[in-house]
Amino acid sequence: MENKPGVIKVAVVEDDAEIRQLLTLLIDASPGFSCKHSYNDCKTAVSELFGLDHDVILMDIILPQMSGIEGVKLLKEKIPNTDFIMLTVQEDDNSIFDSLCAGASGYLLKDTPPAELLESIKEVINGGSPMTPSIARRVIDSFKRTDESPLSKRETEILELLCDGKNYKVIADQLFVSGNTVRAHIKNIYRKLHVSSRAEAVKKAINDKLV
Amino acid sequence: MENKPGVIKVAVVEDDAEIRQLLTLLIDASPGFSCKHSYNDCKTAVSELFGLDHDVILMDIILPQMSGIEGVKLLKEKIPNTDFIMLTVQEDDNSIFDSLCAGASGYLLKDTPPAELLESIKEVINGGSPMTPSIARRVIDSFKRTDESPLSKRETEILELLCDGKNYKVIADQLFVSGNTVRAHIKNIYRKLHVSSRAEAVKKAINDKLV
DNA sequence: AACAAATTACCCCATATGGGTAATTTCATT
DNA sequence: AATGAAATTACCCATATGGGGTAATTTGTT
Repeated sequence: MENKPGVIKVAVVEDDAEIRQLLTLLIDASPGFSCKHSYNDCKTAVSELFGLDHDVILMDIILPQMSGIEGVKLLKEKIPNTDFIMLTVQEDDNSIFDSLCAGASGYLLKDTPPAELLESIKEVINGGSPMTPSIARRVIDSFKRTDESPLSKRETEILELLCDGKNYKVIADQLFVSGNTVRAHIKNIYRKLHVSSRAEAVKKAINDKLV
Repeated sequence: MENKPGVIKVAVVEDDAEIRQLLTLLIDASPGFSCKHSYNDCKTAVSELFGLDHDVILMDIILPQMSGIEGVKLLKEKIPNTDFIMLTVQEDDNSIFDSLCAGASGYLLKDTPPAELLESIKEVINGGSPMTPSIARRVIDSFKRTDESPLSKRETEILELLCDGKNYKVIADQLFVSGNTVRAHIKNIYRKLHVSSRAEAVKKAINDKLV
C-alpha cells in the first residue's frame, strides 16, 4: 500500500470545471484528505480509475456520454472496496434509487456545505451512508405502504398464497374452502387490482406492498 | 394551537425507567424542546397519545405486551403528522425494515449521544430521516442487487415480459421468435430460478432484483 | 331494520401453462 | 478449429387458468 497512512484518497468525477476544481482543492487542502485524480467525463473515469486504490469517489450524475449512475455500476464491479457518493443536483426518485441500486453508498446534493462534505466522506468509509436529509426521507418513505389495500382480509390472505405460486386446489385445502370459492375470490382480487393474470397480481402485490 | 411557538413537543415510549427518565429530563431541559408525556408501555401510549399534538415520538421496540413497531403502525394512522423515531438497541434487518414499513421516519441506536439525539429530533421535523450511520448503510444496501443474475440476456428479457403478465404469443410476437422458443426460454428460466410457475418467477424476479 | 360487502359455492368452456423430449443454429471463448 | 453455452425451433399432453354467469349465506355498518 503506497498510501500515506490515515490519508483518505478521494477522486472526483464532475463535468463543470469550476465545481470540479473547487472540490479537488477543498479536499486536497484538507488535513487527512488527498485528491489527486479528477475527471470531467465518466467514460475516462471508468477506464482510468482501476488500480488507483481510492477510498471514496464523488460522482456527479449528469455527465457527457455516460451518466454517473452507469459509471458507478461499472466501477463498483471493478473496484468494490471503493465507496461511491453521488454529488448532484438531481433529486428525482429515478436518480436517487437508480444510483443506490447501481452501488452508491451515499447521496448528497450539491448545496452541501464543505465541512459536511468532508464529514460525509469520513462517514462513508466508516461504514455509514451519508445523505442529504431530504434524500434520506425519500429513501425511508419508499418503505412505507403507499395507501391502504382495496382488498378484504380474506382476499389478502389468498393473494399471499397466490404469490407463492400455489394453485387453486392447494389454496382451497389450506383455507378449508372449495376451489370454486378460491376462484371467486381471485376474480374479485383481479377486478379490484385491475389485473387479469396471476403474474400481474403478484407484481402489483409486491410493488404496492399489499402482502 | 396551545403550544408555545417554536417549542418542539416530544413524547417518549420506553420501558426502562432509568432510560425513560434520562430521556425526558434531557429533552425537557433543553431549550426549544419540551417533553411532558412518557410511557413505559406501548398499549397505554397508543390509547393516550391521540390529540396531544406531539411533533415527535421516540419509540423503543422491545416493550411489554405490544412492540414499538406495532405501536407506530397504530399511532401513525391516528396521528399522521407526528414523526416517529425508533430509539432502540435492535439492529437486525427485521426490526429496521418493519419499523420503516410501519411508518417510522428515523432510526437511532441507544448509544446515540444526547446532542445528536436533539439534533435528530430537529432533523426529523425538518423533513429529514435521522439514522445511525450503520443503520443508514443497511437501508442503502437493501437497494443493491444481491448477486449477479443466473439468467442470460435473452432470458432476463423474457422474464421482464413474464412479469408484465404477457402470454407466450405476445412475448413471441414482441421478440420476433416463435412461441415454442419463448416456452423453451421460460423452462430454462424456471429451472435456473428453481421455480415452477409464473407467479413464483415474478416474485423471485422482483425480490432478487433480477428485473 | 336495511343495505352493502364479504364469503361461500357452483356451472360451462376456451385458452394458457408446465413437463417431457429432441434437434439445429449461432456465437464466443478456448 | 473446437468445445460448450445460448438461442432457436418443434411436438405431445394433462392440468391450471381466466372469463362468463348465478346465487345463497354471513358479516358489518349504518
